[in-house]
Amino acid sequence: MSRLTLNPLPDYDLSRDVPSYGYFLLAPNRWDPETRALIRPLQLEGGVATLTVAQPSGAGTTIRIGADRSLSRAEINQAKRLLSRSLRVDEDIADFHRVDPRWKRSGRGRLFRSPTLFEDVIRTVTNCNITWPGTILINERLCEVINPAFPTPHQLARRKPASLRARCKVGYRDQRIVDLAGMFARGEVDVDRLEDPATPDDEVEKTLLAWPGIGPYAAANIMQLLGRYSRLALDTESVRHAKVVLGMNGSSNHIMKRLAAHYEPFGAHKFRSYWFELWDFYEQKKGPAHTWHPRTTGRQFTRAHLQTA
DNA sequence: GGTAGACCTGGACGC
DNA sequence: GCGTCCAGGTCTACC
Repeated sequence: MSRLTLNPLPDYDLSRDVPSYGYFLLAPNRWDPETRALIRPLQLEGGVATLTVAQPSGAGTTIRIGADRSLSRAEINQAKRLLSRSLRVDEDIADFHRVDPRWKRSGRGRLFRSPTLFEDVIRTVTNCNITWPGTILINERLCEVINPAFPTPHQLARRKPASLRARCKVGYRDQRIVDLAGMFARGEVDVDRLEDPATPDDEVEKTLLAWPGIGPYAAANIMQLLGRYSRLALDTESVRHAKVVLGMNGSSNHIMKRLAAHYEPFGAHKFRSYWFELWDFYEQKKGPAHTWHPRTTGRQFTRAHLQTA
């Protein structure tokens, strides 16, 4: 058993900043509403280790992490690096609150993501043209069948598409997932360039749109996961939000254009302004996100549930 | 440049 | 319990 710590920015609140984006409900992440801890298996140099991440003394205090086995010094550093990315413990959100002060009081501004860009990309593909329970199932199967800590690029690149489809229920996304994994495994993706804030958003977007299975929605979503909030990841859920919360009407295409105009004033932060409106609606319907159980509330984000809740 | 249809699966619904 | 329909984003072919 190893223990490690992370020292986040003073306004960091694990109970608020982890349950902030749907991926916290996807395997192999497991959020425990009772203890308000994130349980997460990680692929480290020496193998898989399951880490329990909590902030026992409350917001702004040290994040304490327990591992289910002894970790080497190198593995401790690796785990800290991966978890820091996932939790966004170093992300300063003051500029977002200046642009959109509505979220200053709650402190919302950070969006939970994955330990690696690769995991975020594959998750995004499993979130396209599918209902939320389907996304949950695919991610569960990927972890059950291939790697309990989420498949690595090499592991997915080696899979036969038909096997991936049959065993992990990915459907027609099989070839796209294998192709994307191959790009990462062969080192064809310049992750540092994509994550470098100096790289222009237009350049990143152009790169992502050239990848298999990545269209406008997926590219915008991957961009927000990269910390680039200048694009809106608009889908059918956005149209529902526009109608129910913003009172817009008309065809989907018309509403999409109106949404783009509506969030334009938030500029480089527009995705967060949109997303926290949406998240606020979910919390009004289902209670605070930190209370959501992965197997009950966490599965209820379907059109039918949101319309009747 | 815009649009229609195929892709695959699980959930909802009707019987 | 079974069959049918629908939701969901990307890609390709076609106009």
